[in-house]
Amino acid sequence: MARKPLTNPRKQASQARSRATVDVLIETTARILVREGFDRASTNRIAEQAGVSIGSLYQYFPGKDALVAAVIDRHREELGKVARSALLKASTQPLRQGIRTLVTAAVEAHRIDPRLHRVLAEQIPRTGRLEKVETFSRRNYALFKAYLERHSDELRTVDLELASFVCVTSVEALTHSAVLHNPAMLADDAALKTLIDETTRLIVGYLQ
Amino acid sequence: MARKPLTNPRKQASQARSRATVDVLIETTARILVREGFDRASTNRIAEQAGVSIGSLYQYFPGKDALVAAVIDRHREELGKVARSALLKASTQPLRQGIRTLVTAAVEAHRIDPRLHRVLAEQIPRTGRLEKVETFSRRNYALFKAYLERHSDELRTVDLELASFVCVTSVEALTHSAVLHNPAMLADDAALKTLIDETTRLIVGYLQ
DNA sequence: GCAGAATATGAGCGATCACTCGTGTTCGCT
DNA sequence: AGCGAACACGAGTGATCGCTCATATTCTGC
Repeated sequence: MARKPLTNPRKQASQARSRATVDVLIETTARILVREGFDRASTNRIAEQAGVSIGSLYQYFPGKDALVAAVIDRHREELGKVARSALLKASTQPLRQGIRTLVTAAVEAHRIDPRLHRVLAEQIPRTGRLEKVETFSRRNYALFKAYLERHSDELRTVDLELASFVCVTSVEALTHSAVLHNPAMLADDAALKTLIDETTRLIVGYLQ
Repeated sequence: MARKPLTNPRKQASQARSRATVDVLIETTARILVREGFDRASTNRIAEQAGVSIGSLYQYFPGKDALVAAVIDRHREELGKVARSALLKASTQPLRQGIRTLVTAAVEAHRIDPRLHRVLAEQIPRTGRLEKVETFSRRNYALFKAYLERHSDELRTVDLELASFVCVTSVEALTHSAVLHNPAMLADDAALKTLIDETTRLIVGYLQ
């Protein structure tokens, strides 16, 4: 009847009531991802556990992928805050100390919601509309490269583009792996300090 | 009727005919994973494309996971060969040269079947019986640690366990990311050499 | 208080999934 | 040649999936 898309591109929430519906759907999706895994996170189950009808779910999200993407975006927003504040702090510090600040922030960021982070990293198929995970890393390269440019007088002569790739990839892998697969490395403050010390040494040694 | 498990734990292939069936199933699974992705790799589709009945598939594999696990194992076997031969070569070389050998091998290993490697890394949910992916990395830590022990006179005083974690995780992440997300880094011999140079510098600088 | 827009509902459809089992075919062995 | 074991077959079952749409309820502006 109406020529407006009946169910397809989905409408945007405008009233307070519908915004609450959207929120509870995203939150429930995150909870199910953590508690039951990606496979069991069907739209029917999400709607049921959210206390929202399946019809309402499809009023705001075109499908499961969109729900998961919303969860990812929300999680990234958190990580982004930590990253931005660390970069701000590091920019006024000498290189060695700045790198340590950034490494510490990387560990912190991975500890925000480790169980969700793990699911996003290990169970979400990076395919279709979910493959933009990579663009997030690109932005990190760019931000770190800008940091290096501002401290280029403290570095050996390097290709900053390449150096950013090496540093960001290594730190991300080390913190990610430590948090998710080697919990012993964060068991106490001493272990945590050792991890940060070693990672900082790796990066500073490479850059200078 | 028979008290032997009728269809459950599945039998092992003994005749040449059935071994061929198993082989074509694994091969087809790998092909579908690469060409259509993990989601579309259903047991029905695998059997159909392999030219094997769905019943035969279930005679040898308890389910989709087992098929995928077999593909992973086969791929790992290939990687393992490269790793072993590189470690053998490196063990008789001085540290800087040995590390370079190992880094080169890491890049080589990632280039064996990059499309399959990508699918295994990005689309396979590491859950259930598929989570043993990590034990593979553990073995790499151990092998590299043994290498470091044999060259400990060339190193600064370090915790070899921790150093192995740092080195293996970094090199793996750098080569993985370069091969899968930054193809420009392997476009020509010069770029490839640069990547290997930088990675080697990172590791050697850290160890000495 | 009322009209129309926004929001919410859920039974149910068609597709696909993993997997079974009764039956037919081929093999190894004597 | 003949027998039992190994192997292969595929229609069919029940569960679950993503998703639709006709209908009901609630909100907003006047």
